[in-house]
Amino acid sequence: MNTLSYALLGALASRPQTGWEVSQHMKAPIAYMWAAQHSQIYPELNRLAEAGLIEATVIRGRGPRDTKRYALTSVGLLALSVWADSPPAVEVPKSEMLLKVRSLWLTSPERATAFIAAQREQFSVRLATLIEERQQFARDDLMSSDHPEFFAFATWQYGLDRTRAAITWCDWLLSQLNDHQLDRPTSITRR
Amino acid sequence: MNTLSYALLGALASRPQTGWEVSQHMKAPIAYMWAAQHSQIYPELNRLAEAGLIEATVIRGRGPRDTKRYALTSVGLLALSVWADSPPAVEVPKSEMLLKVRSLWLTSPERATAFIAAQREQFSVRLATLIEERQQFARDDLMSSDHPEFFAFATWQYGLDRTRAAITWCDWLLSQLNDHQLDRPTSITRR
DNA sequence: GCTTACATGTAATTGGTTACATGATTTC
DNA sequence: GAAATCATGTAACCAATTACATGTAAGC
Repeated sequence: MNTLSYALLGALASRPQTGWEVSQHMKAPIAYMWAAQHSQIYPELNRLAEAGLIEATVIRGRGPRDTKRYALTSVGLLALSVWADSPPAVEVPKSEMLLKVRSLWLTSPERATAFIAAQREQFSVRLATLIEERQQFARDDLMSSDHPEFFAFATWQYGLDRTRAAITWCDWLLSQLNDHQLDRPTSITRR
Repeated sequence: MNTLSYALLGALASRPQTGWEVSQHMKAPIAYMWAAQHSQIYPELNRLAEAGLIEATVIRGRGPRDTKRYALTSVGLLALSVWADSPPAVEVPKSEMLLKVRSLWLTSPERATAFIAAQREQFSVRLATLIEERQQFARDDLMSSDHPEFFAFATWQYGLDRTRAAITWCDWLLSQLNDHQLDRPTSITRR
């Protein structure tokens, strides 16, 4: 059982879905927690079904093949809930952006500024999409901690917070770069 | 040329290092931008040396084998600077923690609270380590945007901001869970 | 004398991406 | 009639982790 397996179980726990539906969600860049391609998802779903954690009901699909709608079995639900509150492995972040930022001193201040400005733009587009997605969640007063929506909302909130923090960081860095470009030697502002 | 290659070039750009030194930094969980194991690093360094992007000077090491100290060549420096300010690929975040949070409704509110509290503790330990690392950077007034330290400091700041945002999120979620546990139905606080 | 740190490498396996393949139905 | 969407699958390749292997020097 790898992490992808649990990502799939977690997706099917909210409602039964076809492999196609799951793969559409998992390639979307927003509201993400885990990403995967369909070429990874379909074989994995077959393995989970073989292991008895999920069950497929074949429905007549619009595609060339029959469509399989998967649902969690009781075994799968148990496996998911046991996994869910065990402590997660320490995350090993890999950020190509930060890697590039570290080497930005090799280019001109103008190009560095353009780089960060472009990143800021990307983050703000994502912020807008996230704010739109807010409507997916039920009215506040209907949510409580034993409701699936509650924790889905919490993960959405996490994404929002991080995106806002990223934008603030971009603005800070842009102002620092601007100060230096103007040839006014100033000390770095602590926040 | 994969991303790891540029991570290695970026590390060697600040100062020449042995494979061992680079691998020590890249397995550390703090101040990270990219992580890798030594088993991935050593072969990659050999490939970069063969391609002429870095150069090794063999020094007598303390280990059973000779130690190789790698430094960027002018070709390697150019390759790094060209790569550095080209737009990075959109990040595909994978968070086992968020994946687990989404399925926390399957457990009791008490266990969910314990889970988040443990995460908060992890983040605050990381915050403490980050704050200690602040001293690695030169005095503020010595840094400007053409100095390697300046952008290294910026990546450190990014890590700090994200960690603080994570702690704030944990506190918010804990307070939400607490409200619901006390059986006082309240609406979710927007922030 | 035992453990830890230094120091580099290979092999086997798992995880993940990109490309190939197929074909019906719906929309323009 | 052309293009996009639905829908599932395999194959080849690249990236990353875990385990195997070796051996010296320093500190306890």
